[in-house]
Amino acid sequence: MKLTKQQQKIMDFIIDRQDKAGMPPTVREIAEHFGFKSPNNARQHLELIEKKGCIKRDPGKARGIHILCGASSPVAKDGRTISVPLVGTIAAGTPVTAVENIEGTINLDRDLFRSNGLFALRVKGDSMKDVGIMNGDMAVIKQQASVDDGEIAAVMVDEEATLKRFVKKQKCVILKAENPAYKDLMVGSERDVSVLGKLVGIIRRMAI
Amino acid sequence: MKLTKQQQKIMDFIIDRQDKAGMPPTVREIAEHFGFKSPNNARQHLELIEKKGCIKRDPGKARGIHILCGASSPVAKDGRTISVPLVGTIAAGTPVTAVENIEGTINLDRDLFRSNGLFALRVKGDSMKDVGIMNGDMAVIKQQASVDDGEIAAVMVDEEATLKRFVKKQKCVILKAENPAYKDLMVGSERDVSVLGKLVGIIRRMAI
DNA sequence: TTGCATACTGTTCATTTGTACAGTATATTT
DNA sequence: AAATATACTGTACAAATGAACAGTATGCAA
Repeated sequence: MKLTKQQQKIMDFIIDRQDKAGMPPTVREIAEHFGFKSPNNARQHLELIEKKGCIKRDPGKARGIHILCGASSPVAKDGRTISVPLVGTIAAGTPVTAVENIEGTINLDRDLFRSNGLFALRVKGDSMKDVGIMNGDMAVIKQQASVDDGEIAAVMVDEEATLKRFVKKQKCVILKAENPAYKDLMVGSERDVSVLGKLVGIIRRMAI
Repeated sequence: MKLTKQQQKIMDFIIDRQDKAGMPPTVREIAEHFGFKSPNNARQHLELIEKKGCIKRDPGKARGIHILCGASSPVAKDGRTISVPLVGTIAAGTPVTAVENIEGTINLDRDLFRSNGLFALRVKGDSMKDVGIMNGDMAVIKQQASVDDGEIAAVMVDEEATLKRFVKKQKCVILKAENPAYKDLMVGSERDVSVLGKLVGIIRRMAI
């Protein structure tokens, strides 16, 4: 059964406290947070939430709340992370996330990267150096067919996927590198560019 | 100061319970687990462990134990990720991962970041711009008291945690910024620098 | 020896905390 | 209108819990 609005608020609070403080709140801490005059109110809510299967209470124990599911809060039901494919090079004429293109899988924090249709692209070269994107980085990309003016996009250029800033001019599109050593690329029309998606994040692991 | 054998056993138990039950044990639960006849024994151990900076107690509160260090990075239940604390600013005189410093928790891919004793530090300013570290990035740091020559370290400067390249000279240490707009910082001796750890990765989420 | 830190036992107390009992109010459903 | 679920207040109690005070014992360093 679905939680009521109030129950959901309380559930969110419990999850938040579990995440940030490392332990669930007490009945009275819940009551205090929501301004309840009686701890009993919070307790009864917990009873109902437990009946609906979202928590398990440990009778008599302090902070005896175990979170069973995250319901519709920012934390997803099936865990705290999402898996996205890591794409190395993209073979011509294949979909981005085609099996032959996938180098591996990486797990991302669900609170950080909430979108659907994400994938990671291994960055080659330093053409975007000035915006802090380095060779070897993993760029997190949200799949979409077009991007807005000024956004950084993953695009197919010369049968290879690269990151470029997407600048829309009156009659053409400029694929701008963020590094003075690289020339901008002029493209006739927006339709002539194969946009893979929009840059939403960067993951980098240093060589150790 | 290092923990004694018994203190380490108790510390391990606390970490284990935090991992498995999602909450720290009570004083009496510790005493029971180790067969102590008096809860006071466990309590005194906690006092000593706190003095050594490995936990922070919340006076008077049930299960008021916060794990600060010595913790193996908790592996999430799904086994694919590890949770590390995200530190914003570091209050003077407090351990890095003290409760009051923690801004939240982020989950990292375990295959990418395998180390123990990791934490994430919110980057302020663009002093490391030239190596692709931008304002607002989350720097993944491995806790260690010293770093090798040329490595990028998180160090305490002016009561604030910052990233700098650690260059060892014959008679001094240079904290080098990777941005021509910033001056290098000369420090008398290696012992005069408070090193928090070594940079092992960068996580960035774009503003959407 | 004399301290000192560690590692315990035993008892007691005040606070924290979960829980129970007794109500009120407001919707929604039957 | 009656029944039901939700959302609260108010009081009270017993168990859980952290903390204090008073001890004992052991190993180790000054």
